Amino acid sequence: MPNTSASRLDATIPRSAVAKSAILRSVRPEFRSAPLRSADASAEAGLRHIGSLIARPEGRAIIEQGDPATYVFRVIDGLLRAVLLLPDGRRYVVRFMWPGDFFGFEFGRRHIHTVEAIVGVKLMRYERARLDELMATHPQAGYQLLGQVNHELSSAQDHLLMLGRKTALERLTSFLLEMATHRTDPAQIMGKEARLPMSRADIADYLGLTMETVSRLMTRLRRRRVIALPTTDIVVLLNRAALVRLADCKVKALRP
Amino acid sequence: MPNTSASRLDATIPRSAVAKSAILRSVRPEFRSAPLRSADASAEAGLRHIGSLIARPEGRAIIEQGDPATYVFRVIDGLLRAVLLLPDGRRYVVRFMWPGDFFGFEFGRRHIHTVEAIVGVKLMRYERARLDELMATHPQAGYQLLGQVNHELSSAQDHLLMLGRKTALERLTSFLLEMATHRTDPAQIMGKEARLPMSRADIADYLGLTMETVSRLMTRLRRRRVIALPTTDIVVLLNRAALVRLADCKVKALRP
DNA sequence: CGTAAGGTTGACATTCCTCAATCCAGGTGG
DNA sequence: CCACCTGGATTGAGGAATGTCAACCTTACG
Repeated sequence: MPNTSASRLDATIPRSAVAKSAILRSVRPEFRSAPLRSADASAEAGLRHIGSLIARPEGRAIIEQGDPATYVFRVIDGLLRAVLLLPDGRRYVVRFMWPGDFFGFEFGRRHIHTVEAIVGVKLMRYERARLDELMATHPQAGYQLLGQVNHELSSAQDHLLMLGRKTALERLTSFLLEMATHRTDPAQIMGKEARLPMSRADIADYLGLTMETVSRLMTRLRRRRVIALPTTDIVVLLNRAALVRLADCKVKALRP
Repeated sequence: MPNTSASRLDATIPRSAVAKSAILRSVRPEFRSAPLRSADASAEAGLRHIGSLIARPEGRAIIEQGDPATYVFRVIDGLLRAVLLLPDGRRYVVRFMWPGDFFGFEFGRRHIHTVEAIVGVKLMRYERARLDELMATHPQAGYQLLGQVNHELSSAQDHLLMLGRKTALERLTSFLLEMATHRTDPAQIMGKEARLPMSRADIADYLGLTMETVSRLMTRLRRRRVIALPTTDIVVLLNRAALVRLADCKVKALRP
């Protein structure tokens, strides 16, 4: 789903910093804000100086809820999840972080999510204090960040609509189409298949469903030849039109 | 819906620009970012010059989805809702805007929500272009705005957790406690009662429920003497402790 | 009074969740 | 190489929470 309006040069990291749901965009394409251009050259250079590259293995927590917000991170490689927990253990996955995404920027002094590596990751880590300095010296950088946060906000609001008003099937199909926008195998034509490196539980917690419901719906889609599942973590979109139709709110389709 | 109880506020806008849910805060109090200070004096003065005061009657749309994002607004008096619509008519209320709240700031060129006045409102309207100028000349202003947007983001993410993982009763009790943090009658001790100037349908669309469910739960809470409902739009919190307990995820309490 | 609009209540349907059994792929040790 | 184990994923049966549809009530207002 190419952003015709926005395929502007996106400097170092190929993936848009803020991954947008193709589906949510398709609901009202003309209303989406343009993806961020990366910060201007000098700010970008500045960033490079104040950051350091770190690697973390699968399963490791990068940030814990309540940690002092000392660092801001940018994903170079891998995949992470941001998690909120309720006292009784219910879990909600706020977002997944893909290469190019920033995370850990908190206006307050403490992190509000736990962030865990879903696979082994490489990250750039920036000191928050230095970032503030950078913003003071390069006002552009602050503006870029504002755009980033604003985009994340509208993304979260789309997700609110989804959780508040969409059925399980609509949520899952939206999710699959969103995942298909991420680069998978470079040899593959993007959008033809989706990689799901996260567990079914992660998907469920992201969509406000249970693992079992996700699993059942996957099976249903498979039986109807809308998708194929060569492995549990690869989804081939056999019938994209059907997926789009289902995601775009035709509620009653595709009965068991 | 009677306009009579609509908050009558003084010009200085005492309410925090970003109203936070007491409950959501109570889930993890130490993680919340501090409420925003209002912009520094010069930026504030700058704001005053580039804005104009407007009034709109109950029911009027201030912004329509897809409108060019020419203006940014700040609520002086009254109450509004930001709405997202699905093609088939399902509706979701993203947020309510109370006195002091900003809205309509879009990083993109078009508004992504429809915003409607729930009661008659007074607004300050700022030209987006002028606001950008202001941010250039007063970098502080940009920083303030960043904080504002960031706060809205974490608010939206809390709401995601709620829609994704909380029961209907938990959502409603959270909502009531949130509403009780808003100034109502100045003579009243704040927090003892909540005004609900919005309709049951608005509440339902905000909480991802149906009108009927909201209504039934209200009745249940009333029967259990947790709240009283002298009128449909005034909720007296008879037993705040119980409300907090219910909101904080004791799922099985208070059966019909 | 009478009407209209929002709110409440009830009966019933449906979706999704819960709990539990089973499957399957990948790793491990014999 | 194969049996075994393990953890995630799938499937099934049954139930609870919430939605749907429709009737009824309440209030505001002409």
